[in-house]
Amino acid sequence: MSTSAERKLTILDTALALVRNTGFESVSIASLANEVGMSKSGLFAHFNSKEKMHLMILDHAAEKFGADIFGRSLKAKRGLPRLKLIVKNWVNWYKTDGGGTCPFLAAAVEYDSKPGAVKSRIQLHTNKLISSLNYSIDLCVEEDHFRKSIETKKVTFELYSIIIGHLVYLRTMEVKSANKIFQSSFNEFIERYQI
Amino acid sequence: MSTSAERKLTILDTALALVRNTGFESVSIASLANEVGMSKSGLFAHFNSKEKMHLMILDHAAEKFGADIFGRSLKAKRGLPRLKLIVKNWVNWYKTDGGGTCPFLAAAVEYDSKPGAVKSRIQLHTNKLISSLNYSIDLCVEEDHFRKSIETKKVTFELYSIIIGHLVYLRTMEVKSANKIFQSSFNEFIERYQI
DNA sequence: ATAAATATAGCACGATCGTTCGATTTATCA
DNA sequence: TGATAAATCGAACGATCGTGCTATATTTAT
Repeated sequence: MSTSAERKLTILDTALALVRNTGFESVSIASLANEVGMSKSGLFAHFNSKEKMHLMILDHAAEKFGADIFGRSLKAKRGLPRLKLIVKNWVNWYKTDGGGTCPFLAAAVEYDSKPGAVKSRIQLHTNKLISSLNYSIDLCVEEDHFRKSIETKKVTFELYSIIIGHLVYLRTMEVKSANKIFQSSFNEFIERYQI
Repeated sequence: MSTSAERKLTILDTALALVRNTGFESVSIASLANEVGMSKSGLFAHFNSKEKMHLMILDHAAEKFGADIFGRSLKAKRGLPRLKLIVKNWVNWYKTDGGGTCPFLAAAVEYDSKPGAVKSRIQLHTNKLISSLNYSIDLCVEEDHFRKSIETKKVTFELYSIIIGHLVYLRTMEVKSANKIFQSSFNEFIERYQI
């Protein structure tokens, strides 16, 4: 890899870590430059605008998130085993690499009322995320792990909801009980649709 | 009411509208002063610090949210009818008064990684919110609308999750399908625990 | 090795922010 | 009415922000 691409990767990795630990909007060009250890204008030259920087951070986050949660799940067998691994990886993401929020939930909330290119990109990635989850549930049906009669879109919604509900609970109450409630809910979720 | 208290109420109402339309952190003393139509320093004198302002906005939001969602639900009969009205009021909140996000989800996400008095207050109000929802579900059991065997804490988690999941879906995809999926999910949720 | 291209730094700008302070208007009450 | 208190304002401060410009390293290609 060229030096330039390496540098950009370093910047984006640092940016993602910063997003996960301080939220999306608080990653300024100044603060990111400081974190990476270079000058404001030097870093600025990599992106040419704050908006383009945010777009690239989002794309990078999506790539890493996809690889860590869905990519790493491929070693499990199609259907329910893989779905379980996806959820495990997802929940784990809040703890690995110094922990931190789900960057897409943070971005979605922070940019909720700010239409523009960034918000569109967030919607795009969130939709892709939900689609990936939906596909994993489709596979559960295909592999005869889930009943054929289920509406997978609604089942996807339920799973996605308890995943982000879990995140909110984690930040709001004792970690142990948040985890316990989520695990119990997730188990019942599976039982509900299992053959 | 004294003139002073009226003024403060106007300020807090404006602030809440601003929060719902632009998010929590983007409500600056300068922007709020401009919105209310007074000078920066004039408004500042009401709070003496940005942190105290944010705390008062949070308390005001909690009061209004509680009254609009839970207060207004008291006209329905205890148990399931009331729970249904609560959810209806909650979903409606995203549309009334110019719409906008749930201020507590916004605040929770934005302050996720900023420990301090504001984050503590957010946790307090979120916990109260969840407790209120939990109590409404307890009433469903008490009135023999829900089965006695359910763990109401987990059921509360599931309901809270699809409510905020609905909000994310609303911002991410077509409003119509987001509403449809949520309604279908909510109906199944009730059927699942109903006697 | 030298020329061209790229990456980075330093500096300055206008904007916005939270906060302070002193002056001034407005409300309260003896 | 006149004195006291409270509310509001205008101006200024230091910080931080995004961005542009010019100069200097550093890498790449000939």
